[in-house]
Amino acid sequence: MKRNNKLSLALHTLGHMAVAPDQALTSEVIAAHNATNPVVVRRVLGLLRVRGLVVSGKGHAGGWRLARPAVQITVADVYDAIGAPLMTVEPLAAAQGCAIVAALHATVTEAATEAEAVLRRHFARRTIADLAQAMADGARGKSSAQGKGDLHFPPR
Amino acid sequence: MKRNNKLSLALHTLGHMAVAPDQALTSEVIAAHNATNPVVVRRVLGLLRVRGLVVSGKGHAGGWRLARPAVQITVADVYDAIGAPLMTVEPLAAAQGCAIVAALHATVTEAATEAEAVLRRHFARRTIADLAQAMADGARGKSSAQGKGDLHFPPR
DNA sequence: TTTCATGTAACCATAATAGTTACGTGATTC
DNA sequence: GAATCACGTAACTATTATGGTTACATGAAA
Repeated sequence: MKRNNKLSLALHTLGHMAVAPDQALTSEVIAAHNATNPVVVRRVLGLLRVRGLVVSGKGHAGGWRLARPAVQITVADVYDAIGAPLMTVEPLAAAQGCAIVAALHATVTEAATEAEAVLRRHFARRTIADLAQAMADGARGKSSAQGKGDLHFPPR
Repeated sequence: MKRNNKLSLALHTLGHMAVAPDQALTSEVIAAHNATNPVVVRRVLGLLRVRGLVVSGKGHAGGWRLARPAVQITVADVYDAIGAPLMTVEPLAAAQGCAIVAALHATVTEAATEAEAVLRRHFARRTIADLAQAMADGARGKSSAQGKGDLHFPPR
């Protein structure tokens, strides 16, 4: 996972968990499936754990699994847990007293705020179960799965 | 300008140009006003020039100025010229044949596409003249300008 | 012809992100 | 209860995107 996103790793993994909710997945397996490192997986899933989306267990039957039914976990939940809003404008503190900068900031903030809202609204309507469903559908039909290992959000 | 955005530099500068359209601004002056380097200014404004938003001149009376009236330049024009869309999801090429990744990608792309559209719609409604107007307004009233030198879009 | 300002290439600095190594802790199995 | 397994976390390294800097060529005006 080079220059990619925690969000895609998280959603991808939760999607797989939803397919087989009873089976715990180890960081190592997940990492291999995502061409990344177990520690990175733990870091990302750790963010989901504190939000109560997944649970982890140590020892022999250890690993990660969903904390509740996939239907009850929305993409927005995951998005929020990751905590890396795609669309926020944070003004830096140091004032400069330039009215243009203020106007500029107002305009951009307003636009970004609404765009972010639209994004979250979409995400709130999708659950992890929907992703798993797509997997089932794909397995049946011709499977238009030409996806790749990661999604890529623009460099910030 | 550390860890900031070309967009804010561009909009800020065009805003000032709109206030005094007949006066050419040199890269050096602009850079000083933005706590950055003249070369950086040229790089950014160069993007606007190829889109016909500004013109530049060499020599003694040289510098940068708007290529057309500020009312005819929207924030969206600038946003497009900068070419760093805030909201795009580009799938990496390497397929992995995982249906979940495909579903994931579809969901995120759909959401991001609409959010981006909302963003551009906002930007298309604002012109550089509006920013300059804010400056005029600010000069009169108490000027709620507490802005700062730059805006900051999230790290990508 | 001198000076000023852009145009551009090339390189350096910084910071954000991911990848790695290492080791501690608790749970399970033998 | 000893061995093993898997997470939890700290600390460090690697990579990469972005800006900053230097240097110099080009062209326009005084």
